[in-house]
Amino acid sequence: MNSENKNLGIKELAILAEVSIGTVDRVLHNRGGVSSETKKKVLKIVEDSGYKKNIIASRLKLAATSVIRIAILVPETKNDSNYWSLPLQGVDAAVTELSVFGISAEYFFFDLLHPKSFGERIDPIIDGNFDAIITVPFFEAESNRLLARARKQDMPVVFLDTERTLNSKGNFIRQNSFIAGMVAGRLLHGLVGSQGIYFVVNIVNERGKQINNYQRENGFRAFFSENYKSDQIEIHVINHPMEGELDLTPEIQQAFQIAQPKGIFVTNARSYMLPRLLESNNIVNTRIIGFDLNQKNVAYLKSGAIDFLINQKPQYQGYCALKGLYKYLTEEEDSQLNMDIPVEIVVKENVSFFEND
Amino acid sequence: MNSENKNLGIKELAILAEVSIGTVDRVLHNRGGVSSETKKKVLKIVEDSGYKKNIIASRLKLAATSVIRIAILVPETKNDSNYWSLPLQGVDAAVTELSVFGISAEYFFFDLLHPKSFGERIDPIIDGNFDAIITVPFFEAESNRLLARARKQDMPVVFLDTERTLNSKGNFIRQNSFIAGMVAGRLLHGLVGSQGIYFVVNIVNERGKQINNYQRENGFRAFFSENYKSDQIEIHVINHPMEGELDLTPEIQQAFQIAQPKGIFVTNARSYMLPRLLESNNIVNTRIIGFDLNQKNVAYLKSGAIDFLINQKPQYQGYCALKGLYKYLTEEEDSQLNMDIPVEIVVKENVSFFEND
DNA sequence: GACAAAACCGTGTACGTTAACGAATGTAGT
DNA sequence: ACTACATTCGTTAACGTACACGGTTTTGTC
Repeated sequence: MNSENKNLGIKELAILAEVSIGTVDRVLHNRGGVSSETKKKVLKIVEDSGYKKNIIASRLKLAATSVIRIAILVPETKNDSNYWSLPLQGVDAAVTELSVFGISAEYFFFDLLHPKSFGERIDPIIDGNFDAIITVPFFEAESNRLLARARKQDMPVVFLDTERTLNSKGNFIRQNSFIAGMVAGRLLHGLVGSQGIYFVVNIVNERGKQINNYQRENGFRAFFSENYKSDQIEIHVINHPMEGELDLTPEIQQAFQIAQPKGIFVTNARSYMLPRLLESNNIVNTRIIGFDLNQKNVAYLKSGAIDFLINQKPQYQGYCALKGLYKYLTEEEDSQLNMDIPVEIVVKENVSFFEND
Repeated sequence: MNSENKNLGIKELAILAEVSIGTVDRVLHNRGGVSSETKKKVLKIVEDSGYKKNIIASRLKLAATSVIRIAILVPETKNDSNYWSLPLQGVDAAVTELSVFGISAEYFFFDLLHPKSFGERIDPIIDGNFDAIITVPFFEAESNRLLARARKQDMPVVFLDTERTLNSKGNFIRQNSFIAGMVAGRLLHGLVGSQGIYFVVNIVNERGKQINNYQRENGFRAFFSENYKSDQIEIHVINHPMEGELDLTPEIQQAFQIAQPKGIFVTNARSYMLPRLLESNNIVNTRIIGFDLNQKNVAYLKSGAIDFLINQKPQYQGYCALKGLYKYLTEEEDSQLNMDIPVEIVVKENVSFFEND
């Protein structure tokens, strides 16, 4: 509590400790070459004075010689409207913002359908001597391998989009899918009521359901069992392949044909497939909630065919990951390496605010 | 398009233009003392090279000698849970984040009920030679006076919370209240339906309705006339004093007593007054939507007595205002002095994400 | 054409941090 | 006592920008 208000620098510290600037610097950076006696003396002054390094000056000096390099490993995208181009946009925005501070990103891609393609990127990244890695934990074994290798080199890893328990602690910046499911439950129940029938629709590729699909469904069910258990709400699950025809069981066919209001929860970004599908099967009186603000979803939201969308803010995830890593690497501050992205509720009237973030 | 990728500095510019660093600097800052010929030559190099000043180095140099000072003029708050302490929290956060860049804030307060108290702060602020002002445009005449005085001194002014047409152009960081009203309309109609009856409740102080109350009500009505005009939806307006008893006209009494679902839209932060009021009048089957995440509102949201809250993100407004001003004052970049704060929809399940922003 | 004043422009220093370099002292081995 | 080497620490030069200072050239005046 001596003089914490005045922002003093290394020079002042040096004077107080009666040593040179170089010695203070060696202590602050643990560069060695300082007797334990002087080290202790300097550390005491550092503590007492509440010294905080001036990152401006620090980055000015460092950016010139050593740029922070971050490896980004994400699913490859065929076109720019693909979901996976969005976190990249956020990363790019952060890189632009911070480039003067000396930071850069390099991109690596893998194939969502082939874990091996992810595994093959691990070596180049680790050998590339990057300062940190941003990726996505889709494949358990491969994610564990990446994490283990990165730990050995002291490279922090930030995982986006999905949380997954791994062998050692990773950092996650993603939306809580269970809560997102609960929110979907509340919104849909508000529209459909306890008399309605509910459908959870998983539109998945050949690798089947992902963690997010499961957790969103669990959250959705949890909402009903916590709030409307006694109402005996009927919930059907439909697993629909991404390509090809919908194979409706007779039971589900029947459920769809009743007159009561029907609530449909699509557990990923493909809710835009529903309106046409419902129409061609003459299914009416339906409400739909889905994820993500892709063009088709937004178009249906605006036309009224989709009622709610939940935004995962993929750009923001990429942006936060890069900024968080920067903060960690320059200030040892890890509080921004783990984030719960808000479950953002989007309707026709407020969609314009979110379309570009 | 020559070499826009390489971030080159004044020294390189000087070499290219075959002048000294000092001359380039004089050109860049319009400090005079340069012949129009060399000025032109330097400017050409500056343009071609896509030079961008290194703010890091710039602020390092400047922060030592001249700190940017910003005046904040907001309603006085009796306690910390008051709404008006929230933008201040955001300003504080931004000041902490940027203090190393050389920025500081000084606070001035006025009384929400007395325009004169606002007017009396104008002189001290203008005479204080601040670099910019952040305030709130509650009083038209006084806001115009402040803006006119500030313009003369080239002080930018950012207004928070409310948009208002003034004699000259000001900067606004606030939520679009009309759209917020439309969103409220959609959410409430989803719960209540076209068979229901709607109430717009303005809980106001002795100065009566504010701009935001009007615009939210207009937006609410617009939602229904755009989407459900033919349904002939019934909308009652209740103007309730902040203190004292609710004076329900017989007509409204009657509307409240019918069995149909009733939707209540509270146009400001005091929706927490409704649940008790409804209960003591034996009014049932109601849905409520209001604004702001104050403690009481959040408690009712969690208990289920309030269905939706709309977040204006007051902290974020303050944060953005300060950061936007910083960017403007250091980089002449005014794109962040005007912002449409997203209309954020909050329910019980996702309220935890927003409670502290 | 001499001289002062004005116009123009290069040099140098500082901001706080970083790290290379080398000076000074100590220790060990012959 | 000499060299060889390790330990500890001070000095100094950057990073890119900002600006004061003072030096050089041009212009104006009689």
